[in-house]
Amino acid sequence: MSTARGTLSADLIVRECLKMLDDEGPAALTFRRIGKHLGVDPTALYRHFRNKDELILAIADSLMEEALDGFVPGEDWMQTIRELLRRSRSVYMAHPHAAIIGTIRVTRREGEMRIVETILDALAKAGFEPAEASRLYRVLDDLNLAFAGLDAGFRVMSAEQQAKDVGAWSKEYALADQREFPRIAAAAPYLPDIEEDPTFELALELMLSAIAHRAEQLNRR
Amino acid sequence: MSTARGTLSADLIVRECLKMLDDEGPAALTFRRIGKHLGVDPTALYRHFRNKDELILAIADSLMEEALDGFVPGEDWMQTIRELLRRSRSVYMAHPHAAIIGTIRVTRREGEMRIVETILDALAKAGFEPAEASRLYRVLDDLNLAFAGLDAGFRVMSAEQQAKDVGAWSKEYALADQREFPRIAAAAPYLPDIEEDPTFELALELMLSAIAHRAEQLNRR
DNA sequence: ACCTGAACACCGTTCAAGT
DNA sequence: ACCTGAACACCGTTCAAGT
Repeated sequence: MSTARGTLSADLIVRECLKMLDDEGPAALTFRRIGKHLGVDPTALYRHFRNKDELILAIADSLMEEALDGFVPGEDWMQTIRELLRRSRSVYMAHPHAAIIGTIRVTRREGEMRIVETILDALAKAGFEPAEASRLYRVLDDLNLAFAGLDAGFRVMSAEQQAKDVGAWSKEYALADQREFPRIAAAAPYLPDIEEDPTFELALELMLSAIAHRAEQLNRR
Repeated sequence: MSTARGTLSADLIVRECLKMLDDEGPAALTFRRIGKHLGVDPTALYRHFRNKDELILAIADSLMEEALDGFVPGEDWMQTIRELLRRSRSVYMAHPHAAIIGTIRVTRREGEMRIVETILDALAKAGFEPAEASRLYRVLDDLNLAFAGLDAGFRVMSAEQQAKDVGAWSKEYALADQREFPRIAAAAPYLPDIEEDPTFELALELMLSAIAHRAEQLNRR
């Protein structure tokens, strides 16, 4: 990748950073390496981002934009929330290194704002007042970001772990002292390394059913 | 803090690192600064931790040990889970910088193992088989770590934000374009900066009620 | 207006040497 | 056995200078 004068832009930088993160992991994300990748002096990046944190926030928000791309909320509020969270999740899982870096951050940029708006709208349609909707939004958004961050971490770690020693992960649980950790020993076969998706789906459905239950009680009054 | 020959230990290092994180934030956690704080050459730390990652994992696990300290699970499985998650949460919130650094990590050390065991045991008492219990454990553990990481992030960020500009946070939501983000505008007064606790409690109760509902169905069969 | 290059004040980690 | 000190290969960021 080489860049002629005037071709550098915030969008281009973010896009290439995402590629670098995917290919080389978080260690690749230094101004010097990004500069080399773009065929540009490292300090040229400062024209587009005040500092590295700003760059990371921009990368994080670009993931949210990607999750929203082409999404049209439907009539069914549960389905809207479910699909939005699934979309976010799959973008994060596709860019686990970026997810780890950006997930915990509140970007307060366009992408995040649009997601907040969409969830709040779905909750309003479920019959919740703004105050209650705000609290439920926080629950859902935290659940979403949270699982993304954790599962991305598991994904990255298990990838590295697997490269070194296949199965080491579950082995460690299996080898847990039977007397000290009897429940872990019994559950060892079911505590697998990479089965994050069913856990997320279960958490999502549990949460949605609890919220739907609350909405019913509310609308009955 | 100065250290004579032979007084350095993994425990002591972890304890002092936690203090440094609390007082000075994550930027303080460099071998050079830790060494200075302990009155010891930075490279002396390598005798106790293979690298910085090992040190971070040890700090993360020490938080879990602290959360478990003195905890005795009772008969009521819901109450056991509730209290364990609240304990973890309050330790994380007391050390938000450490929580941010360590939360996403699976330490696979003593503290973590004991927490896994306790939750699995509570779920077994609720009547779940090991396979189902494992999945529910993952949901609960993720929920716990997840909220801790996020809320610690909010806490740290809002502290810094407040130092700069009190109220900037909620203002930004309030200033959101009414036409583009009508739901956010309506919810602005209810999207406050530091009210993480009610959100966590709500998430916890929603999840526990959904799990209890599942247990009832199961035990009825 | 946009990019460069040198410079500053840092990092983690290794390894031979000291006590 | 435990700690030190120099060295290596990096960092983010600033700022004056170039085109």
